[in-house]
Amino acid sequence: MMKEENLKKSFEPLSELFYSRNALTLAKEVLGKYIIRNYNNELLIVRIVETEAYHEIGDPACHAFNGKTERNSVMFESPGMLYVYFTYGMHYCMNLVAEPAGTAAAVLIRAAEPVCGISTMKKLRTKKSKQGSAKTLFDEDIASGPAKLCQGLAITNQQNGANVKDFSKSEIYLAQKINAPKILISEIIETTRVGIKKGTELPWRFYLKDSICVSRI
DNA sequence: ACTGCGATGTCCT
DNA sequence: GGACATCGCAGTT
Repeated sequence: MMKEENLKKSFEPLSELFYSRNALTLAKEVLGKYIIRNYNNELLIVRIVETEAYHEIGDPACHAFNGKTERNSVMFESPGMLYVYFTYGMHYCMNLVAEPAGTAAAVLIRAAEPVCGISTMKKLRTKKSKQGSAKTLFDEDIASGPAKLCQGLAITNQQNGANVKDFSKSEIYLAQKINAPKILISEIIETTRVGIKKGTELPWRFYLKDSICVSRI
């Protein structure tokens, strides 16, 4: 397991300016960045490989398309906050709030590649219902979808409104690896969003071309 | 490989 | 009361 000391040498936080850009830019820039989750004093780390942008303007699939409600209010707050919502009666999905406060825009994290804490993430993903069915969960399927990602990182509505810019105190934050090679435009696939019924024509989904951890829908 | 569907709670009309 | 930014299982080709 990675020590906190070493972690701080290899990762660095991202500024408010990083998050305050428009959702489409943020959705691309966030590819290759890391989610670091402090879960019961263990660090769970994943590398983001797939995202989607949502915006209150011109996007009927956005939760804030019809204005502010109790559920979506975090989307209107400061960039770099976490918007977590509950859906289909059993799943959570997490978004990074983009753009300046007052504008509702967010980036859904759809898939990520496990980096650290793999056995714990697998337990979080499988400790459900039936024992006995010992179907093997492959590493690439730990977080190959937005609800899988939240389940693997133990993210629920308790993390709604968390500040992912807080590198030291928050139990979840985003970071970039120091000296990591920059993601090239040629490595990013831009395409239409999935799992929605409205706004399906907008090419607001992005993923890393060579990743085996993207959602397969 | 693909297709259909059940689970299940909260939001919003 | 319907919709829902999903997933995993069961059944079929």
